[in-house]
Amino acid sequence: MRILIIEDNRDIAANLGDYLSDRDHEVDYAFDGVTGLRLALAHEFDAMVLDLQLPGLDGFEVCRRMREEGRKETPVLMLTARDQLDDKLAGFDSGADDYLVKPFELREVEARLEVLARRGQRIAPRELDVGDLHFDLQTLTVSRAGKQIDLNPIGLKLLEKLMSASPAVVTRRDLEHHVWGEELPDSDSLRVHIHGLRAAIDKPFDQPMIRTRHGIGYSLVDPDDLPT
Amino acid sequence: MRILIIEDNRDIAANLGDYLSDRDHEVDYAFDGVTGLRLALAHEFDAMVLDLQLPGLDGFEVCRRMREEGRKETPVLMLTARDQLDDKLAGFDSGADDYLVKPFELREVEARLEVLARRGQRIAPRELDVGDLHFDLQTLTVSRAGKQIDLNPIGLKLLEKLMSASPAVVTRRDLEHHVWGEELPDSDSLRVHIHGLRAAIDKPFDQPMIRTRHGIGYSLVDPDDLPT
DNA sequence: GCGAGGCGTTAACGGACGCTTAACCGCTTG
DNA sequence: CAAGCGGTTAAGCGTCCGTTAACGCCTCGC
Repeated sequence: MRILIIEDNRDIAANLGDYLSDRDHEVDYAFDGVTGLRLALAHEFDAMVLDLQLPGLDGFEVCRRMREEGRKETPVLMLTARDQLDDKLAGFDSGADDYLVKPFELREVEARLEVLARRGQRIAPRELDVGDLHFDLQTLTVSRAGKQIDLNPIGLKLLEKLMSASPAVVTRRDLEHHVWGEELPDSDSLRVHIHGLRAAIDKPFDQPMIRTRHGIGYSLVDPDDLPT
Repeated sequence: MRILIIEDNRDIAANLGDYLSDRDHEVDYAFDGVTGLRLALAHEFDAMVLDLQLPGLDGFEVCRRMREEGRKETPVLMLTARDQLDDKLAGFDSGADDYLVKPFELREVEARLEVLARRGQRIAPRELDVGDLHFDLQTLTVSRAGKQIDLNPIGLKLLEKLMSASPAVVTRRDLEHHVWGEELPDSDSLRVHIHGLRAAIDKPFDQPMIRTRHGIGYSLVDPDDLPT
């Protein structure tokens, strides 16, 4: 599942986010209301966790405006220390789908998120496109110029990161973290996997898309941009 | 809204029911699990309130059987004195949509029921089709290219998950969770059952539909798509 | 009650695949 | 030009997967 956490307390956000990441969910963060609202509107999530006490824009407002702006499907789980009935009613009134009082159990949060997402029925086919390169995240299928490409799990993860960041540069550390998490391999495997990725994506075609930024990392660019 | 209350404590049932009636909802009652299950299957409700401690059939069982019998869209709010995490997880696992611990506030129950009913519009498909493969969820009948296929209970569950997700990839964990719930078997039975499923669905035919994604999971695809 | 058969689980094994590591060489950079 | 960085390749290893078979449980009919 793809989950957005809007929570200004970074410890709580990290704690919850780490747990959900371990459980194979994809987690995005926002630490204030304005950023959270922007992310919620810009992307499709399977579910959101929303704190009430936020700097700038409080949780009620974030939820209400999000619904007003048309994002009516994404399930919202409000997670807050405020346990008064009026707060709960206000939460549901602003468009929340569930309301959980801190302190909370990580497993309960996950269970509720899964139930919400189950109802959410988001079929939005998530896919990434850069130039003639196409990545379907549902079927984990990659193709370039209509030609199908087979990739390993690690190749898929690398490509996902590079494409979603494109055309920005991604540091080696970010790439490694996205693939292996906290526990990196002893030796520098990344080079080998980038090589494999290039062999699949660039070698069979005329123009390479993966560029090396010496001493920094890699970037994936559409060769038709920046014709220079 | 039309609401079913399954609760053996008549005081609580009456209290909650009266409140909801005053708020212009139509309320039906059951005071034991068997009656509750029968009512839930016989009629369409906008939402249900379900106690866990019931004579005859407990709340988990009522919910689980109701889902098994095809009533997958009616939202269920579990309302119980049991506040342990394991009870909550068991509740969600049996198919509940919300879980509230007694003592409860009447207004919160109503708010949650309204939210659930708002989301309740999910269309539960009565049959699944992928390519020439057909799965009738009512009769639990499977056929491919008009030819009938016999499957075990586990085979049916695997196929249901794969077909409803098709053409997306389903991770091993999701498949296992869909078949066995929280308590997975000690050893990796999934491989054996996938093998059995292939023997029934793929082997007698020309084109295989079940694909292995090494290190990830499985996917079921229509071979006539992506002819590549 | 008893046996037969269907079903699910577990174990074992061979094979395929993917990941890591090391070594070597070319290239960029200061 | 030297040092570090990155590209390339191949070998070794572990893990994942497919397949088969044996075992125990449960149900059902006799």
